[in-house]
Amino acid sequence: MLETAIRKGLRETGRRMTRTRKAVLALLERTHEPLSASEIFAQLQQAQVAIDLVTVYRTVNVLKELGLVLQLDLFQEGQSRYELKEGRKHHHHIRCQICGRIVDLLLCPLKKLTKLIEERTQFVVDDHTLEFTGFCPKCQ
Amino acid sequence: MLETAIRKGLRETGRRMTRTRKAVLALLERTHEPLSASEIFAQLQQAQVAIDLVTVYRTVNVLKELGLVLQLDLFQEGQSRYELKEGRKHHHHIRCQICGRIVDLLLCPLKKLTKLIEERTQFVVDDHTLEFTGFCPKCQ
DNA sequence: TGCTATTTGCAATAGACTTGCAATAATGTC
DNA sequence: GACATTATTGCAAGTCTATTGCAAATAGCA
Ligand SMILES: [Mn+2]
Ligand SMILES: [Mn+2]
Ligand SMILES: [Zn+2]
Ligand SMILES: [Zn+2]
Repeated sequence: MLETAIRKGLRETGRRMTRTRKAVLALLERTHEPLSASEIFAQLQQAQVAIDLVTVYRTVNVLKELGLVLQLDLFQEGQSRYELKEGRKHHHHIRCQICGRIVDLLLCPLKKLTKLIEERTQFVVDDHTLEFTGFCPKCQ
Repeated sequence: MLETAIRKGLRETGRRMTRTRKAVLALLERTHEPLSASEIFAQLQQAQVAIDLVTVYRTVNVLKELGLVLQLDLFQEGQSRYELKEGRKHHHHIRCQICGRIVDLLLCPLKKLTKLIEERTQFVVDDHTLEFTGFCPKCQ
């Protein structure tokens, strides 16, 4: 269970499990799209959870530091999104330019490309981002 | 020549060729890395070109609308970068996490992947971003 | 239950980018 | 080249996302 995993991470870094951290984690756990800070804030308000937007920002940053959440910056959205890492493997996304829906792409074509790039550029490749935009079935 | 191409685009949209637009274009033309607005501003100041940062923003937006410049948002940089499209073909980038150097990757592995994604998701794919980070030869 | 360090909410601040508006400058015409 | 028209510029102010300072609240533990 996730809450057990996070309790461990929090404990080990001298942090505490709080009402708001539980709420943010639970929301990310039941949501299947990456959420922005303001979306997390709005959703929790609707769920009658009292939380400040500042606390949302601080919470996702802590979860990121613990390696439980990853931050993604989709093309020209102007705000970061966050999704649970727990139990999901490396993947990418496509976002509908009309309605904003974001769908997971459970593939990554970059394992072999990395070697080619390292040869050509003499860089050591550390990470990559790959995001698509387009039109979802409903918005075509 | 680039200035001829842009004069045409400007004319056709009821716009004018100005001292500042010339300066921004010339800078982008002689620079081989994508530049942020504040970098364009700083470089032009050093080159004794009087220009306001607001004008830089407006200028890159106009050039983007004319299809002469493309905007890219590298991972967690917090600001957009702009590079000339003219004469360069579709490509991607790798940025050094230490010194910030950005190198063109003259490849794109996504022509065939697009079809696969469209089949799997029923989206129509329109565009994609792909950026790498790592460590350049000097910073390893 | 009480102690103490961490976390929270509120207000203020930072940084990228945009907008309103009067002054300035580019283009077409005489 | 001078003039009239209209786009563009610079400055100030505003927007939006995200961060920071600090006193009050609360989690973890004895
Ligand atoms: Mn995802
Ligand atoms: Mn490039
Ligand atoms: Zn990948
Ligand atoms: Zn590509």
